[in-house]
Parts: sequence; structure tokens; C-alpha cells
Amino acid sequence: MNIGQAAKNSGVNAKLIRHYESIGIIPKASRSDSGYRIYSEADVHILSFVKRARGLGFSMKEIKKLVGLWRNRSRASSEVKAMALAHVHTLEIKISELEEMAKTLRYLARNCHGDTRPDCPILENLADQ
Amino acid sequence: MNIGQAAKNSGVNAKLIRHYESIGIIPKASRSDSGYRIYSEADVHILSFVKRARGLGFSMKEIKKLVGLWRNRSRASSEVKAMALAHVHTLEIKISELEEMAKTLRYLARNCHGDTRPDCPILENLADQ
DNA sequence: TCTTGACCTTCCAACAGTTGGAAGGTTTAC
DNA sequence: GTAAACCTTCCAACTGTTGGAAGGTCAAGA
Repeated sequence: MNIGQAAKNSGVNAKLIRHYESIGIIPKASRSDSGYRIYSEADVHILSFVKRARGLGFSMKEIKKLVGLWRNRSRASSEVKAMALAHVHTLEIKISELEEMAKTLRYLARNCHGDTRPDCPILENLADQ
Repeated sequence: MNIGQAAKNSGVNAKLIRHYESIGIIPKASRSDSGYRIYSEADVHILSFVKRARGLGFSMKEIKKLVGLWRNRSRASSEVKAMALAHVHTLEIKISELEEMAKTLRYLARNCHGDTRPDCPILENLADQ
């Protein structure tokens, strides 16, 4: 199938498929006589894998590694599990940072009357610390 | 003071200060005869403001607006409060997305024995859905 | 056969925010 | 006079995705 069909079947944009190929996330597609990329069901499967890994927030670097592990039938599950748990840790750090921001902003907003008056604890907090 | 001193005093990298100036976040600094940027305490104050707003996760676009509001003494506090609450909402959405990722990964990792055996529910989940 | 439209190709640029380097001028101190 | 620590501008990299431009290919209908 052509790239458009592979895009539809995998849910990955055609532009993005080319990009993934260019940075080595997915193997180089074979070509037709006229130079069109040709994809198999297995290729679509890889693309879906990549899309789902992205959905879990893995970086492209991590995904490249995950695809390698996935295609290597003799890999140890411990390696994958370690990556997953490391990523969970990264997510948890990010979450707590965002929580902290939201908490601070909620507190500041609660103390801001939010009317036509100019005095505003939010700006004051940003300015004087 | 020169840019290096302003960087130290505000906690904002000199490179970043130039960048902020170039994209209009902060006003253009005046120059010495030899072309060096000159900063006042007030300028450092703005830089600290920007740094703190970044720390709360505001985008540069939002910060540009916040700096404008801060420097306009007659603005209504309602406008600032609305921005803060809109940003809290954005943060909350981001947080729940990350929570969802972490939850899924924790579940998958829990079911992966993580030893030398190759079978791995994490990769299987990414592959077959 | 010719044309139209939908597909495909590559290359180049933009987004946000920051950091790095290169190549060169200025100031300060010894 | 020279060395180092500063400053200048410009250009590029990072991450991941999207957009456009300019051009080739394929299938269907007139």
C-alpha cells in the first residue's frame, strides 16, 4: 500500500511517517518503480506501535529503543520494564511540578478579587519575591 | 550594569535576556558608547518577573501580556485573574493526561515479571491494540 | 488522447524555549 | 602590551509536528 493508506490504517500522518523514517524510528520503506514508498501490514503495525508509545509520553529516542526491543524476540522483559518504570518516574516528577504551579496559581487567584480595581495579588507575587 | 551582572541579579541567563529582548518580552535595553547593553534595577525586576512567570508554566506569549498588565497600573485585576485561571485549567488538563499515562504504564509494568524471559505485557500492549 | 484531481516525491521553514558555538570587539587589570 | 573576562551578532541545535512550495505519477472520465 502507499503512504496515504498506511497513514489511514495506522493513524499516523503521512508527513510524520516520512519524518519517522528519516530519523530512523522505522525502517526505510521499499519503493515502487516510480519512487513511491510501499508499506505492508507489518509496517502499519510498527507505526501503530509508535503511535501508542507516543500516547504514553515516551520520547522518540525511547521509542526507537522500544521498537528495537519489540522486534528483538530474545530481549529480556526486565529491560522493557526498567524503561517503563523510569518513564513513570519522569512522568511523576513532571506531574508534581505542574501540581505545584497549579496550586500556587489557585492560591493567588483566590486572593485576587478579579474586578475593575487594579490591585492584584497575582502580579504582586510575580513582581516582589 | 552590564548584561552579565543583570543575569546574575535576576537569575536569567545572559543569552536568554538577549533572546527575550529580541522577541519583545522585555523592552530594548539602552546601550553604552561601545554598544554594550545597560540595565537598571527596574530592568532586573522585570527579568525576575519573567522568570517567576516561567516557573509557573506561563507561555512566553502569556508572559508578554502579563508584563504588559503589570506595567500598566490602571489594568483591571479581573483580566489577570482570568489569565491565571485559564492557565490553571490548561495545567489541570496536562496533569490528567500525564496521570493517565503513568497509570497505564504502572499497570503494565506490574504485570511484567521483568526478568530474563522475553515475554513482556508492556510491549504486547503497545503492539496489539 | 487529453485533462483533471488525487496522490506521491523532496526540500525548506515554522512553532516554543533554550542553549551552544563561532568570530570578533571592549574593558579591565597586571 | 597583553591576557582574561567581558560584550557583540549571527547561525544552528534540540523535540516533535505541521505547513507550504515545486514538481512527478496515477487513475478516471470526456
